[in-house]
Amino acid sequence: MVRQRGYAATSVEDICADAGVTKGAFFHHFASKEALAVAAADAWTDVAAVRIFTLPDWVRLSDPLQRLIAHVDFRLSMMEGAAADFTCFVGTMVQEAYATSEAIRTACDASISAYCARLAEDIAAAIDAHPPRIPIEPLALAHHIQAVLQGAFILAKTKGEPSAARESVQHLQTYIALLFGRGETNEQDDFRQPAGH
Amino acid sequence: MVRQRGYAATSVEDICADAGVTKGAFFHHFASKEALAVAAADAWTDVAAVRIFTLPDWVRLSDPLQRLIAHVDFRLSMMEGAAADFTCFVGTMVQEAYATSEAIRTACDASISAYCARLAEDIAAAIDAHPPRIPIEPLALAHHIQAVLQGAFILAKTKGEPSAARESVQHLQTYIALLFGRGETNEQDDFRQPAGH
DNA sequence: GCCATCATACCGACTGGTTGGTATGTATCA
DNA sequence: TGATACATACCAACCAGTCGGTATGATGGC
Repeated sequence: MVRQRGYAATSVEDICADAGVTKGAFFHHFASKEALAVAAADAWTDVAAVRIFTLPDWVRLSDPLQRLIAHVDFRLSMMEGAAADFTCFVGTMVQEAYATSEAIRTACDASISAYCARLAEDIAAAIDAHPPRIPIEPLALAHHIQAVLQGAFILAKTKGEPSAARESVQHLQTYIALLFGRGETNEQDDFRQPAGH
Repeated sequence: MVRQRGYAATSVEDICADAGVTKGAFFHHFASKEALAVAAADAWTDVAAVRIFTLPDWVRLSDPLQRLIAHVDFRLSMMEGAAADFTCFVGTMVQEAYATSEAIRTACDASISAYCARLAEDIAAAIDAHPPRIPIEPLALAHHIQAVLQGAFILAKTKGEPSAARESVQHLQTYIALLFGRGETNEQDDFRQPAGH
């Protein structure tokens, strides 16, 4: 429901009605709407970890670069149908709550940070196994992948349809291929380093 | 205010108080809160176009690839301080309203589409002037750039601080450099210029 | 086996406050 | 004189959260 209407627009009563639970029962188990949001973000972290890093077959590929590529392929393959069905609950919620609820922001940060940290492991291993043409910071690339996905979700919501979102992820695929020197055997490495002032 | 608290959490009365206007005056000029949202998205389109495509000095660079690179540098240079000050109003609002208000979704789509179309012009010219190592669809790359920016905004909100967002945009810079085969052609070695206003 | 005690789980009516929007009155100006 | 531009008071709906009360089940003394 949050992925469809947003956090503020989803009332506790809506949630209760959908869950087949009374408001009294709800407030018996959760101190506030905010507490549910935090619990839901935590639960999302666990569910997403299983769905993305445990269940798929490709997570058992031996080559970490193949796993990384399969990971992005997998995320792309999820982008079809209604946006509310494939977008990120945590990313949606944090946009509304980051400035008003530190508890929610922290829970969403934990969720995204856990995802990026896990992804950075494979990236680090991929760098070891297949030295890229330019130096890569694993966590920074994980952040970039996360950003492309979150941004693609916004595109899908905006367009009402996921083709632009998919185009964006396809460019991410191209980037990873270029980084790890697939397709072209180009020897010069005078690429400018990302400049961080 | 929407960039800070979100659309639903921003009341008409809040907006009126901030603008020094009474509620009566507001509803004299706008039929509804939704009508204001649409008008604000339209206004955002115009303001952003001027700020990004007219005012900066680098828009008058002759080489379209230099303009494209300066563009991304410029967007990166804006990512500092509080997230509410540099994030995208339209991208924030559409996430909450895309499923509940077709009028708002359409206005936000028009804003983002106008930005991408304009960016795609420079990309198309850059492709002509500096044939890339792999085929590029101008509008698709524009979508990708837009996605990275929107995703970076989410990262900044989540982390409470924009360094991860900047890392992501720096990867976008690297991608563009790789795409256009920097070093491969006989181009000048540094077409960056200090971004500012 | 039986009852008193108590904690947990839950219900649903209610409350104080907020919200988008309206109805009505008034000042200004062409 | 009439249209425009407001201001003020107000309303019905809604919302998060509370509160008094009930059902259930575990514990323990006798």
